Amino acid sequence: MSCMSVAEAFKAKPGSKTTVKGWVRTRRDSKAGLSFVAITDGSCFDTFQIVVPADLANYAEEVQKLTTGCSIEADGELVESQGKGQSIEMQVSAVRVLGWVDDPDTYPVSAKRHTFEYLREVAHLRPRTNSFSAVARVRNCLAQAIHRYFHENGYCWIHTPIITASDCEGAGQMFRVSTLDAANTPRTPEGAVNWEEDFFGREAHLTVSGQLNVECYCLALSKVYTFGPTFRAENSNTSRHLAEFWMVEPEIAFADLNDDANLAEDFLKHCFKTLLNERADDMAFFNERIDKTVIETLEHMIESPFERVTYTDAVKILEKSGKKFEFPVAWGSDLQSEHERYLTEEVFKKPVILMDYPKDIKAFYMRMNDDGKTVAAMDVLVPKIGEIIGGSQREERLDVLDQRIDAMGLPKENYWWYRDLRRYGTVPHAGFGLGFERLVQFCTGMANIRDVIPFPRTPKNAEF
RNA sequence: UCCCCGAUAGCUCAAUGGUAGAGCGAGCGGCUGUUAACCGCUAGGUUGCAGGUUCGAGUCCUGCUCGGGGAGCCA
Repeated sequence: MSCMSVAEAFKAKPGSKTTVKGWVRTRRDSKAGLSFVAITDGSCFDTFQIVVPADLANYAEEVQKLTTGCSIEADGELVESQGKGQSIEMQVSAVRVLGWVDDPDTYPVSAKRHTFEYLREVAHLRPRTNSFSAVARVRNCLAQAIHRYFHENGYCWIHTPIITASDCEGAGQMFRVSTLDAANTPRTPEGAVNWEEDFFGREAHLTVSGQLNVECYCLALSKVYTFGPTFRAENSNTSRHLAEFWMVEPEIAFADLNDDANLAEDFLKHCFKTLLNERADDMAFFNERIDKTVIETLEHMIESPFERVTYTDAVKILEKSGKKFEFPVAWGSDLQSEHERYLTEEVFKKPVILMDYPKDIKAFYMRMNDDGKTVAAMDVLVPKIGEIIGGSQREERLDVLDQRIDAMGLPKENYWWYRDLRRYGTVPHAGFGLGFERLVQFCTGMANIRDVIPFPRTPKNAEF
């Protein structure tokens, strides 16, 4: 006998004989001589109703003892439903129980409402809930959409390293990678830890960005991107930060900041369109139960051109707004969350691309503008999340790059291979970084970033 | 890391310093082509951990752990 996923069964013709497999969500017995069992296998949002007749040999002993979470497989015929609530269901001829639930009273994800905070403590079982299976499918859909977008537009996916031997970007705290015995580290004559005896013969860390590496491939393959895990050891405790997260970083050669902004806008719109098109069931759930405006918001994003404003103009807008902010606005200091949200949520009511930031608040590799005061950086701001993308045109002129490295007191020798890119056939190029979880957050309306990644890594939490 | 809030039944929450309760979930029974079904009954607790104040602490105080909201940092 054939076998179907729940998603396939919903689309199949009545009369098909098949087998479905999944986990019990609910069971309702009827004295009419049957039980209704709703099962899910994660292939789509909806549960599938199977109708089990009481004359099955294992009805009293097994079927009537099924509780939420039990795994079963059922043979039968797909029929049009006699009840309301579903168009198709299965008339069952045999049920086999694959796995029981030890103690239904303490089953952690019983068929009732649970808080997200609680479900985080049972991260191994939360994918069995409506919300987390929906998040998993949306996350997958967006990841596939991202790869498809770049693939169809001629980009090459570059696998940049997870372990890096030098803190090239200087972006935040890094996790150390070491095989030394922590209780008995080798020492130099001066008493410092002797990293030369470590695995790589030098200090090594988990990557905070694949950007510098991907630039090497950009200046050979022209259109490239990375999409992989990234690590920050910052002690950040917010609903928008993870110690381990996934980042998308495209890099384009022969391109300036405007090309970069165009790419960011087109890319985001493609992701939103794909999601609404391919996961309508899950998005209907998020729109109904998590955030009543998500679908409307995404549709609005797809239709409207993103607003482009220079940092300098944004500061003027904020100063003239008359709005009282907790932190004052001043040219030269970075915009606060409240400023960014005011711009995107109240002034423009759509995504805003802020461009040309003061050089002193941005990284060394960002291209110096002709005014000598600003660099060709951009941030894409969206309502609720704030900054979802950060990018820049990279400094392709070696002399200017060296000046910036010196001015910021960075060790030039560490950047020897990065500087080589400017010595041998340099070209204007640009790129950006997108926090993948923030994209999932924005698209689902989920309030906490810990609920859009299967096993969140945050300070004091790596249980699963 | 800073500020604020919280931790009581499997889960969500009640309980003037004075015998710890409800809803949901679970078990049993009833009813029903049912839909987060419905109705009845039953079980379920060293009140996060360690101290302290008090005749008496879930409640007040101190420390710790963990969780939440906000901020910083950022993606």
